[in-house]
Amino acid sequence: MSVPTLLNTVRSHGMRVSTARRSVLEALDAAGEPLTAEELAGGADLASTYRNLETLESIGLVRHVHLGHGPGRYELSGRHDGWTTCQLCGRSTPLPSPALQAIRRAAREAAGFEPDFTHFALTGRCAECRAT
Amino acid sequence: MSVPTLLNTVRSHGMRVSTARRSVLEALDAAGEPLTAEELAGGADLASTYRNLETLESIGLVRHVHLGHGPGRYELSGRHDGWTTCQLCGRSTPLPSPALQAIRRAAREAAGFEPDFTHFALTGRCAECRAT
DNA sequence: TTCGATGCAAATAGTTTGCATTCTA
DNA sequence: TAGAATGCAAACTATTTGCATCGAA
Repeated sequence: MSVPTLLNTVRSHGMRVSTARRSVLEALDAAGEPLTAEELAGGADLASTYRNLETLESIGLVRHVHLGHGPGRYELSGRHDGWTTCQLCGRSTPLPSPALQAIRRAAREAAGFEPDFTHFALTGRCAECRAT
Repeated sequence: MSVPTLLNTVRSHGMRVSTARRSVLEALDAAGEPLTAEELAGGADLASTYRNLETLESIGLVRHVHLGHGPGRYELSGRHDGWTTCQLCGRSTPLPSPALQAIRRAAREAAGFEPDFTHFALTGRCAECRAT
């Protein structure tokens, strides 16, 4: 979803396109990873930024992720299917779709549980850290 | 591990068995689920309770879990192999060992990742909520 | 009687809320 | 120009830290 399209969605919900709102969406669009409210504020007031993120989340454009300890992070919805965070090296990486399917399937079949790694990351030890 | 054994471990690390310390361990021993620092304080000072939980964690007797949003929760180490939290009904339940093995295996084989659901719960939709 | 543990107060991080002012549509 | 969005200040939740006092060994 391009920024202009995102802005149209904002308008279609009766919300206004303010400078702060636009800049949050542009920053999220440009980012390759989820960013904190502070990183997204970019000069704007933090409280307003949180309010903007909340309303953008309420209309489904944005979602927040918890990658581990520390502040919540925000990304455009649909950008990623899930996240993993290594508790040894601290790195967070998107979960490749095939891996996600396999884990989902196992959780569904073994526990009747449908995992969602878009909101809380899958925590553990990554391949590199397991090897060393 | 019984409470007297836990207290011996405390002593063996050169730490003292204070009333507050004993009562935290007794509360954790009696609990069937992870409790918050506030719930564990039981009249004692919150700051001291956090300090106690931290030192008990540092000698491996206690661990803290994040089941979802909200305060961290504490339990005796080794009590559970992992947790799931349903984002619809909010309930948290221990992950049965066989299910854990299956999910672990899938994550290892599909992503080379070794999950740990003792620190951050596996989040998603539980069997009951998926059905309705 | 010593040094670890406690309580109290204050600081900190992350996030939310109230309210007067500003700006988009 | 109406009402949504903003900035600023203050409140709030979860947790940590400093320091004088207390208590377990």
